Amino acid sequence: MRDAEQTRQKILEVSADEIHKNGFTATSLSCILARCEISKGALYHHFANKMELGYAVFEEVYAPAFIALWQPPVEADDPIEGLCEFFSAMSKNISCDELVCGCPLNNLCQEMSGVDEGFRIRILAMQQQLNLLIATNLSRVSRQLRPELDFSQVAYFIVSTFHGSSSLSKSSLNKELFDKVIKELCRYMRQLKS
Amino acid sequence: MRDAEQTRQKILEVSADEIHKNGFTATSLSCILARCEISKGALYHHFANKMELGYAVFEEVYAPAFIALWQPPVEADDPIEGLCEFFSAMSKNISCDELVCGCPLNNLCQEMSGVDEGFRIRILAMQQQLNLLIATNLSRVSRQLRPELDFSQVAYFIVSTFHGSSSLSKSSLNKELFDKVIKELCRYMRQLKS
DNA sequence: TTTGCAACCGACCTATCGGTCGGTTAAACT
DNA sequence: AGTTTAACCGACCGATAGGTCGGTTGCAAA
Repeated sequence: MRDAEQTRQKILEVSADEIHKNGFTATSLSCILARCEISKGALYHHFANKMELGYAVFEEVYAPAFIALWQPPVEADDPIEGLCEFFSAMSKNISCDELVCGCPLNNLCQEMSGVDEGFRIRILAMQQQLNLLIATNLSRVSRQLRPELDFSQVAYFIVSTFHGSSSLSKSSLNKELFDKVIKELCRYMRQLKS
Repeated sequence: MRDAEQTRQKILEVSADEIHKNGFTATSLSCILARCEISKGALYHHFANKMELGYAVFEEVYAPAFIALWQPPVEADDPIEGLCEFFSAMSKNISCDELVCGCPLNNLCQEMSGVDEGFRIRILAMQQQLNLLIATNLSRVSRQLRPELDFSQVAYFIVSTFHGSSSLSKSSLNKELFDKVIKELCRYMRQLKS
């Protein structure tokens, strides 16, 4: 019955969900404890404080999930089409409830970058890793693309637009505006081909 | 010495600044009171509660400033060039400290849309007003633009990208990534011309 | 069987939050 | 001058937050 690692994973999983829904600051430890059915002592046995719990959630839950999400479309034979299908599928399949929660990376970037240096550094590293992933795979098929393109610039642009559209959806409570931006994003990306 | 309207304006001004820097929830009334050099009684004489203060800040400070900021470039003879110059000037002139604070509208959208319906409605109305402003002025010069464009879609796309790049800057603490996205955004916008 | 320690418990602490309310002050009106 | 009331004061309140710590429990090694 007493499995330390299992307890730790449960805490991470529940915390990730709560932070995704409420943000880091608004997520209360007592709520996490209730959902995990553990005591405060158990949580503080595994994590030094709330901030360290947040870092662990970022590194062990959000970061791997984020890469696992973006890597397949970007590493497809045609990364442009891969991303278009990726975004379109998201727009089609995601529920409104999920959409309104936004992207965990973007949420934390907005909320925590200016407040805590530890979060800021981790978020920035993730942004750069994603940028490199996209830019590298664009340059892989550079023969098919317009000659004047700056791939890193294009990569940051794509991710910015996606995050901006996630943000936009939070106020509209429906997919309509998200769909519009995604459609235009796909049009933009296909135009990158000469 | 006793000027109710002046007190009210001072509260709004200081609150707008604090909310811009810290977000709505993280902004404490005691901090506002200290900066205004007033008592808690004074604040609650002018505003029913913190939420009503937030609404007033949005309606009386953020919304007018937002329109005053976007209207001139969009209503220029050439709205595409107007927006390009608008973004480029912002990228050139804004300080890192300001940049890191982000756009008040986008900040509140992220933080409050899912938490409070009153905020959500006001934010959505602002987004739609801005969208209409941009889309209308694009259609004004539609002769110069590609025929297949959906102006509302393009408008939401532009604003999403701008907000996404503001978010991105929060983690990088410098203008570099913001500059990159803005450059690509200008390239995109000029491509709207056939 | 005993011992040691990781794992876990939960009462308690301090700080801070938004909000209340009885009282005071200043200025305008009669 | 007296009265009324908007404007303002600040001590106080309950709720909740993150965090602490002495104690208990269960399992594994000696």
